[in-house]
Amino acid sequence: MSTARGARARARIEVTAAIKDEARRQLAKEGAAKLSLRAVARELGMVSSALYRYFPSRDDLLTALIIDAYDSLGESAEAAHEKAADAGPIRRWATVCEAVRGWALAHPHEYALIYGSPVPGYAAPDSTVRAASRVGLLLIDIVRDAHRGVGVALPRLPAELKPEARRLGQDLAPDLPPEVVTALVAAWAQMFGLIGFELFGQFNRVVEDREAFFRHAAAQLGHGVGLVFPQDAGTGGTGGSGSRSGP
Amino acid sequence: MSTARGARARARIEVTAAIKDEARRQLAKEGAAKLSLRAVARELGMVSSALYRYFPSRDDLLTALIIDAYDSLGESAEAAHEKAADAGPIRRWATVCEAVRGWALAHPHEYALIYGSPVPGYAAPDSTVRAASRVGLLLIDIVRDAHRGVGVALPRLPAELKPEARRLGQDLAPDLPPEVVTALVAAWAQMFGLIGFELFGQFNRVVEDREAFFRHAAAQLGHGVGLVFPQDAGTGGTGGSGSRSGP
DNA sequence: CGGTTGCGAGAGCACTGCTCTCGCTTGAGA
DNA sequence: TCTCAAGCGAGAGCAGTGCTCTCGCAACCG
Repeated sequence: MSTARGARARARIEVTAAIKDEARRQLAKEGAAKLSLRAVARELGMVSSALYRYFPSRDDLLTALIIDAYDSLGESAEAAHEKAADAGPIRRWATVCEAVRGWALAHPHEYALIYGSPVPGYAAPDSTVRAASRVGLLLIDIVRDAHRGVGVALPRLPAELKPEARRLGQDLAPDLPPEVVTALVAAWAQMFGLIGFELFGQFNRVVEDREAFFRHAAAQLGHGVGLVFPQDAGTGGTGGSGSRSGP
Repeated sequence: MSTARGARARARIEVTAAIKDEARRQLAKEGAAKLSLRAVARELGMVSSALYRYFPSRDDLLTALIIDAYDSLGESAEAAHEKAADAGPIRRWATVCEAVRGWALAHPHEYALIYGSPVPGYAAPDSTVRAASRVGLLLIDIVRDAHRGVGVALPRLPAELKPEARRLGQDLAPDLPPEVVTALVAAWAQMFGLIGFELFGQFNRVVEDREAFFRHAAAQLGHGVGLVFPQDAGTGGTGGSGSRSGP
């Protein structure tokens, strides 16, 4: 149980939290590579060996921070989504995307921890899987609602992808057509590509107005999963009404 | 000059290369975080302090590896592109995307070095900028050809993005319409999102047939920048001819 | 040929993750 | 209520790290 049965158990919870808090502070200040167990212990007024009573290794501390980061991100996204609960799918889609980006900009090192290159030879333990999927599940819900409502229109899948798409559909959203789920997974990964490029400096000297750029790109991603603007509802198009330039 | 004026200069070049080679080997085996100057020196039969004659710090060694990695990736992409030089834009687009993915899978730690989270508080020096842009320039060329040939069709830009799109266009490809350049930059980032998710384990237990999935997603990215399949040429659509599901 | 410069070796500093042992304190069972 | 195992913090210590400094030797330039 998580309710402390005694002062000792309560203290353990508090110290564990204090360690994670201090670690998070150092993470935010210097990044994961410079996170030092000894420095955390020092700051907390304990000796480094005592810290090993709470986390068996540095990697375990990092794993705990990773799970917390996934949860924090998921909570941000869900909170933003709830605020826009009454809006249409496109608006909700954009809201969630922008919430994810906002969280990433506010917690760059934590974002790098979960969506950047994994630390040393780090293999995500199963315990992180559930926390990691919260944003994805949110996006699925939005698209599911759109599917139930105005409907979605997507290009046909190539034959070679059909088995995979069927499997994907069964695993993630059996009630959605395979091409929708496939497009959704792609859009999910692509959104983090946009955020990562912005956060990790790939957009330096390239994109200036990153907020506007992301808003537009996120909306396009929404189109890619079949979400349509209200005025487009029922036309079945995903675009193509814009400029057309010949040779 | 890069031509050695004496035995000393030649030796310096050779030792520098040997250090980078050994560092790359350790990078491939253990990842950037466990790359140790002392271990590199040990393996080369020198003492660690001698290594500082060639690289003033560990970060400088990493920077050299980063530049080399960008160059290696760019070369792979360009080589693949040349092999498909006679094909149409979509085929060439797909070829380049798959070459980038192939290089990433073959050199995961080097990929993580350049497109994963940047090391410590690492800020890419200007020297990396040129090497980093090779893949992007390749993609611009492909889209430029498509633009000169069969033409591209893209959705109109929202007003808020027009200044940024104009700026982007002037910087990257003044001969392309702003909406094309904007879509291209987005597709560029999104492609690396797909690759990163596959490489860093985000697709574990989600996507099984990653090759087919990536092929499809990359083709969709091509559509997103206005590339059309031969049979679609001239119709002006970017999709939307597939399934349509109502409530 | 002499002096400057580049280079390798070694010692050393401050730091890291981690282990082990030693006592003190706590809390649960007899 | 008393006892004794378990939990915990402190300290020392090990192997390893990035990096600095000094010292000689060798190579190169004028």
